[in-house]
Amino acid sequence: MNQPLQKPTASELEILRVLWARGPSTVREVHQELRERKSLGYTTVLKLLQIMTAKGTVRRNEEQRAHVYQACQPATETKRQLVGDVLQRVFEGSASELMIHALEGRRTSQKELDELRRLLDEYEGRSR
Amino acid sequence: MNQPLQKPTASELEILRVLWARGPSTVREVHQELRERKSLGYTTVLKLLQIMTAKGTVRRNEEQRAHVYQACQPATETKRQLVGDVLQRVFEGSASELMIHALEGRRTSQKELDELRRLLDEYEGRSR
DNA sequence: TTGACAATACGAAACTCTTCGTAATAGGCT
DNA sequence: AGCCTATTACGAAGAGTTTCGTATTGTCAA
Repeated sequence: MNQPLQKPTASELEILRVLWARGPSTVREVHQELRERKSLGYTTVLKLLQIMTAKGTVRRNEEQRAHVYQACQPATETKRQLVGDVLQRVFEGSASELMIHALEGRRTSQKELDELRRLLDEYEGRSR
Repeated sequence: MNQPLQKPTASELEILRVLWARGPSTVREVHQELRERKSLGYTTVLKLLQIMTAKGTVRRNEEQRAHVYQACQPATETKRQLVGDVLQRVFEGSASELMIHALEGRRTSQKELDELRRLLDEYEGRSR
C-alpha cells in the first residue's frame, strides 16, 4: 500500500535525514551514520526502514544483496509538511506567530536575520 | 511530581489551547469547547486533564465541587518550546530554513509579509 | 556442495497515547 | 436521613512507536 502523505515519527525523521544527506543507502550505512549520535541496534534501523517501506515513506531497491533505501519524497516536501503541521496545530496558520516564537529565546545571528529578510524579498517578488 | 519541561502531545495541545483562550476552566467547559470541533467524550477530557495534572502541565484548584484547571506555563513558553523542537529536529536550528518551508506551498497575504518584516526590524532593533 | 557470515524477516516486549466504560463520591434537595 | 445527579477516580482496551532477539535466507569461497 502506498499513501505518501503522513508525517514521519521522530525516529523515522532521523532516518530520513540520513537518507536525504547521503542519498540512497543500505541499512548498514544508515546505521553507521546514526550510531555516531546515539546508541541504536542494527536491527532496529532495519525494522524502522521496513516499516517505512510498508508505509510508503521510503522505497527500496533489492537488486543487491544489501537492499538500498531511498526517501520517496524530496526533503523539501516532508519538511514543508512538518512545519505546516505545527503552523496549523500551534499557530492557527499564522506565519508571523510562528516566527515570533522561533526567534524568541534564542540568539539569531545577523547573518540569519539578513537571510530572513532576503527570503521575504524573494517571496514577495515571486508572488506578485 | 513536577517537571514543567516536556512537550505536550497532540491531544494535550488541544486542551491547552482551550485553557489559554478561556483561562481557568472546569472539565465541562473544556469539553463543551472542544466538542464544537470534534466528537470527544466527557471522561476522555477529564482523563487527559488528570494526566496533564500528573505531568505538571496543568494544575487544578479543588476548592469547588468541579475542579478548575489552568495551564502551568504561559502559552508563549509552550509555543516556543514546540517550535524550538521542530527547529532543531527538522531544520538543525536554522530559522531561515524553517521560514522557507513555512512560506512555501501556501499563499501568504501581503499583510502577513509586512508583519513578518516588522518583526525582523523589531528583533534586530532589540538585539543590538 | 557446504560452511561461514552478512543481511533480511519475523515476532514480541515495553512504552506511550487516546479513548471510554464503569465505579465511587460529594453536595444539595426533599 | 436518603436519594438524585454532577463530578471525579480507576482501570483497561486498542493503536502506534521503538527497540531488539532470534530465525531464516542468500552469497561467496574453499
